[in-house]
Amino acid sequence: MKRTPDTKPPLAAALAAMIRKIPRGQVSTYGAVARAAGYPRCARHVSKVLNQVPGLPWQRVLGSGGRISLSGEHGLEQRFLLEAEGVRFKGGHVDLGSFEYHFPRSRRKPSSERQ
DNA sequence: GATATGACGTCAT
DNA sequence: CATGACGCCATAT
Repeated sequence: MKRTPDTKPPLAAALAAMIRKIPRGQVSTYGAVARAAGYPRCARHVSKVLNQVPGLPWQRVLGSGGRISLSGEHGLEQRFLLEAEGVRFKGGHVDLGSFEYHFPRSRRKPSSERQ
């Protein structure tokens, strides 16, 4: 057969899937999401996905250190939404140590050969 | 194929 | 802590 016209590369789907897993009241970061999805160097693409795919908990994705990357009204909106779901800000950023969501570890191989 | 872009990350100053 | 430079990498033109 000709070839699958990959209209939707796994990248966007994988990132979106990870973003959807972030529970209410918790947050993650662009880099962490990218890594969890299996694309450690694609932090920038996370933002693209947040813009493309509607319905994602976009407000739960922050920059490194728990800082909001959006600027202006958008940034305020993000902070507002997060605080509304229980995420507290401290010194202009979120304390990741307390609110970061840790994605479950991918299992390379079932119990046989761990390493 | 080349260039520009982006809600990034890290390091140096 | 603020700023600047550079690296990264899929998309869009």
